[in-house]
Amino acid sequence: MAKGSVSDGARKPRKTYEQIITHIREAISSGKLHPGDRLPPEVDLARSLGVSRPTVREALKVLEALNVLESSTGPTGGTFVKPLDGAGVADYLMDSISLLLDVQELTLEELWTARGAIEVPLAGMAALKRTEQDLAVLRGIIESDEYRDFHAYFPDITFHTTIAEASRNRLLSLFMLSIHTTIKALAERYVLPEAKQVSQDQHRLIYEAILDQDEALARRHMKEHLQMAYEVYREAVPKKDTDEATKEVSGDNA
Amino acid sequence: MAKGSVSDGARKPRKTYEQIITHIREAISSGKLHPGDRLPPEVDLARSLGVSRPTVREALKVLEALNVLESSTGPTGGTFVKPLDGAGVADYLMDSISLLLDVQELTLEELWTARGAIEVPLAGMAALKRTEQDLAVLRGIIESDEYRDFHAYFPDITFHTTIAEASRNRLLSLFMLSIHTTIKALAERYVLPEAKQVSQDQHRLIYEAILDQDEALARRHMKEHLQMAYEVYREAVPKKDTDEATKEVSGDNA
DNA sequence: TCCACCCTATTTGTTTGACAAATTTCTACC
DNA sequence: GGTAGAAATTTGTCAAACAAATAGGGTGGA
Repeated sequence: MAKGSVSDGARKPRKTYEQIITHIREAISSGKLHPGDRLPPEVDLARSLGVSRPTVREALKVLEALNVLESSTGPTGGTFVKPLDGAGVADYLMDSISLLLDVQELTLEELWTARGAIEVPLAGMAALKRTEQDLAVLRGIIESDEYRDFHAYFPDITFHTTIAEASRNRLLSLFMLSIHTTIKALAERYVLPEAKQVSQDQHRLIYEAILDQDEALARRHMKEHLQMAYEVYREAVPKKDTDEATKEVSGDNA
Repeated sequence: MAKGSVSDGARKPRKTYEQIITHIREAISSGKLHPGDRLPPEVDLARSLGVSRPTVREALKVLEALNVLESSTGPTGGTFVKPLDGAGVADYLMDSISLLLDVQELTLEELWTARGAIEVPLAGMAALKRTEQDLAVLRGIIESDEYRDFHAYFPDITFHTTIAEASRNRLLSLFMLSIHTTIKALAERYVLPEAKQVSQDQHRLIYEAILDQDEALARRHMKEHLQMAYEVYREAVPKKDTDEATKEVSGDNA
């Protein structure tokens, strides 16, 4: 029958498009599909799986949203397996965290506490594992004059990201990045506080601790840096009332 | 009028189904849609948005995959806004972490280091914030005799989850849960080591520290507990060869 | 009265076939 | 040889229907 290659095995996902999703995921996990590989055109895929194109598309769109696939039009286009580098995961996490904040399933305090729990050890690990190249990058950031020009967030986020990379822990880096990006989005939504110079000084302290491979000192300075930053942000971001959802938003819902 | 309500505003998402996705997301973020709310049937949605049903469905399937919506068939069925409690995020994270491990974009060592970085502070916070009820639950777990009966993982995961909840930080709890679930899946895939009794003893030590509200001690015992567990797992889980992907999987891919 | 069964209504799930839009490649013309 | 336009390829969107699942109501029987 050649078709119906999806319907073998697992019975858990009853719906066709879910079967296709797991089919493709397994193909990637098991190495049958590698990052960068191009999938057959939707029409061919549908035919070879014995299903219709809309059904295939539902599966593809889901995997696209999950940052597993990527598609574009044209002869050179098609659907490709995305390199799985965790950046997509961080994006998703960032979206989710923002949403949780919006819906009050998360408080600013929890967010900042989590940031501290992750970034303080990260700084310590970076102090132990940093390479000469990491140091060079950090030095470049600290000595950059962008601290004044821009939102004061470009150097900050790259500084912290570089430390995360220097720690050589990609999972904590991912967590850190998603939290940091969320905070950055918040900072942009409300006014961004002027803490540039202070931030720059503190960055220098952290850098020097990492330079000296002084784990404890790196942790302490990072901790102080974050506490200071939290103070600033807590005042800038307005407290959400328990229900301010009653604001007019040109509602058409009926 | 009734149609085209999607096409206003932002130009970033050019594709129709993406516009619908952000449309619904914004409706949730802004409070126009609450968890538990039921969306109109797909046909009505399509008509009121001025698009076709397959397009609407692509958007809905994506939001379903993102754990934002949920749908079922039948008269009482339909598409509903999911209560946004972070459990879905943890699920997604768990999947992603597993995938990253499979593709060697993450090592076991990184995973366990991250676990330590998160759970050690978590234990400390729990020691400070625990309530009488938290203590009661923990006590129940420790004194349970399931440590011998089952996989030895049921009590473990509930114990750690309870501590996470006692810390009152939902973001770190979410991270912790996703890591823990990933490790549990690994443990089930390979044989699960027999470390039950030791685990139970260590749990008791952690519990007592939390009981006494001794933050430092709680952290230390958690740290030791995790280090011990890591030793066991590192030996149980085989190191992945750089390519063992060449195993036959009844491949039909042409 | 009560219960089991079927029948119907509602909603998502899936199929078919077509056309539109985007994008690259090929080709003809200058 | 270069450039503009036509053709080919692939995803994006549309339309109308049928299939499957599920809940509720109605009917018949005990």
